[in-house]
Amino acid sequence: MRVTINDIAKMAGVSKATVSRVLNDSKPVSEEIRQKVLDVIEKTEYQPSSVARSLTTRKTKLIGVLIPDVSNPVFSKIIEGIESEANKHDYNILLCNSRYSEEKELKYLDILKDKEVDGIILNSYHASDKVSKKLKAIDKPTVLIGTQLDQTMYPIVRIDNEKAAYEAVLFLASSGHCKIGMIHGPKHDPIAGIARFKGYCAALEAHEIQLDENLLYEGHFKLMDGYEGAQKLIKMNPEMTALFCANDEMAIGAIKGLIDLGMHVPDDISIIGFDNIDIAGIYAPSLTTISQPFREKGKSAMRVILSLINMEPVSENLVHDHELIVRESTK
Amino acid sequence: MRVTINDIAKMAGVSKATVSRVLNDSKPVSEEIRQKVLDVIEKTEYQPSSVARSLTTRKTKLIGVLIPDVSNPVFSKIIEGIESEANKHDYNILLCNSRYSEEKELKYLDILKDKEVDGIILNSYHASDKVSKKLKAIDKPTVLIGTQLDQTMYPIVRIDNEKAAYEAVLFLASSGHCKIGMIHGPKHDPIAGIARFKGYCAALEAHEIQLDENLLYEGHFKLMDGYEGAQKLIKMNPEMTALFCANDEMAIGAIKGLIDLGMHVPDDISIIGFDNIDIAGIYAPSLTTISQPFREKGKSAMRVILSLINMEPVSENLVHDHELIVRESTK
DNA sequence: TCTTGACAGGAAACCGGTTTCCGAGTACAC
DNA sequence: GTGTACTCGGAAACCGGTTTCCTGTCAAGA
Repeated sequence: MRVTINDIAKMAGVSKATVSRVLNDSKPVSEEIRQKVLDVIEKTEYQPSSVARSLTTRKTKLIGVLIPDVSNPVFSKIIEGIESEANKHDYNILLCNSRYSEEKELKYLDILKDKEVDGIILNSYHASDKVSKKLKAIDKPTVLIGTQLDQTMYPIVRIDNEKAAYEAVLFLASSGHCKIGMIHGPKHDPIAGIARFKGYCAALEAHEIQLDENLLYEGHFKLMDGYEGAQKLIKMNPEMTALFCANDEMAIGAIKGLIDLGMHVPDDISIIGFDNIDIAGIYAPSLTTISQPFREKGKSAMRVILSLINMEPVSENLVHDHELIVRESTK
Repeated sequence: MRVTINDIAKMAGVSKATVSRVLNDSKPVSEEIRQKVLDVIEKTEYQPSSVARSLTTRKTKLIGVLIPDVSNPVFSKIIEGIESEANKHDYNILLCNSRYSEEKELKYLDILKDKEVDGIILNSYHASDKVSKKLKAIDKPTVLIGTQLDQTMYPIVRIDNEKAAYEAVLFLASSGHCKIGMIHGPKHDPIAGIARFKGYCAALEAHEIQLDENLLYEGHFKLMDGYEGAQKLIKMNPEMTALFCANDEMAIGAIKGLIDLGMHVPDDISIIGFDNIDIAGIYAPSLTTISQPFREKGKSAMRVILSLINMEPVSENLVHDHELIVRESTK
């Protein structure tokens, strides 16, 4: 049987209130008794039950982290950041992998309520009304990452996606490209979908390039979307000399797709991605891309959650810096 | 204030025992009363506190997953597998990222004890005595993945690393290579370190090739280890025509390192990796490698944990199949 | 010497569930 | 009509902590 606070109290000849006080330094205890209690605790290797403690304190020291896909490096880096910051402050992570399914998102929100997590970090793929409503009902400190919920008052940790995309496409245009295609994300995604597309449009406009529907392809951020999209676009537009992809995975798919058509990157066509995942730097050719600080975003989100939990004002800067990393895939 | 079982009991005019019975179907309740209780529950959107439940049932429905690095695709795929199986059975994942540090491993084991998880899935990088001892003290259902703990009686989910490495190197030797280098893992790692090296030796022996110390380089599974290792080996052994790397990351580093020296893969040298991570298939050249089913291993581990928790015999097959995937990096 | 206040520590309530134990009511057999 | 068995539901104990409230002791001040 497990050692409980009652056992310790009996063995030390004190009440369990005293044991609790020694454990938490919540009220002064004479040095003599404190030592006796500590001795017994050490001898028995007693470890208080966090479940019991949570019941009275109403705190679980658990942060629910809801993301679409753990095995996507974009999200796993965020998790890593969250974890490192959480760990520093004795919080733990309840991992919720929604697999891009709204149903699972909703189910996990129920679970998070049930588990009484102290806070929620949400990277929702389906930022739907249902999600928003459920989140409100849970009524816990919440931070969003790369997600926009309508009429929301939750802090959002993000980068300026539109500006970043603008810079990427501007770089292509400034290098002399004028037939610039884009493999963009789905329209229902306000961040990686819409915002990056807007940046693309703005950059074209800045260089007085007409937006051409034929140079657009919609993907879902998957490798094969890039592969197929690039092949389709280049067949329809042989004069296309540059391609901006809404994420690195599609960009690498695009490179592979073009190589398989016998083309050369960047000699025949320049490719630029978004996110700067690890592969981007080591792919051959290495990928020019927009780098965003995933780990830092995770840490940042966690710090905001801590502020919210402790009812402190949120001093954290929510908009992180991005950076254009020029590598071999463009010229 | 939160709605509790007491509120429901009062509103429905029954005792809280009855509410509990309706909730859990633990004892028959007349249809009339059941309906009344269910109505109240629905109206109030009552959700029982899992913390309180855990305190009495001694079950938290939490599985502690301790791994060295979430952002490494090898581990995140395992996690994905664990999650999908856990989710099916209403278990949740407490994520523990040890960052390859023994200190953090030990700290997390304390946390897992404190949190009273129902089971532990451990992928330890430092399978030390301390870890082993602490694990024993926690005394919870435990499964190891890709980890060997001395004198342990925990089930180990794994592949036959030695055989897999043997097959990889045999493939090279059978293709006519006789100067085959290896970038292996550290010696303290019984699985990815020792076992894969043994397979290499065995394959050489099968082809009566003398083991040559000069063709060996020790890395820590990082990209740069492969990069530097490959460059060093080829400079020392210009006659080397094939290189086996203990994981894909080092293999890709190796390719990059050799390309940067002006060499061609596979024309000048064949490279073979291990793990078949996503990049392996899309890298240019794509990587010949040993594929192992990470997701399946994760699922498998979770199923074993479930069996252990439910005191059922473990029927799961613990040794998974690997497969040699021949791609462009070898000839 | 008596009062007052500070302080250490114990008893008990409480958190929100589950489960045991028991009693009331009903049905059936004799 | 009485004894018996069975069903349903309530009271209360319990899980292992925290916290409030109270009591006893001792030192300082009047």
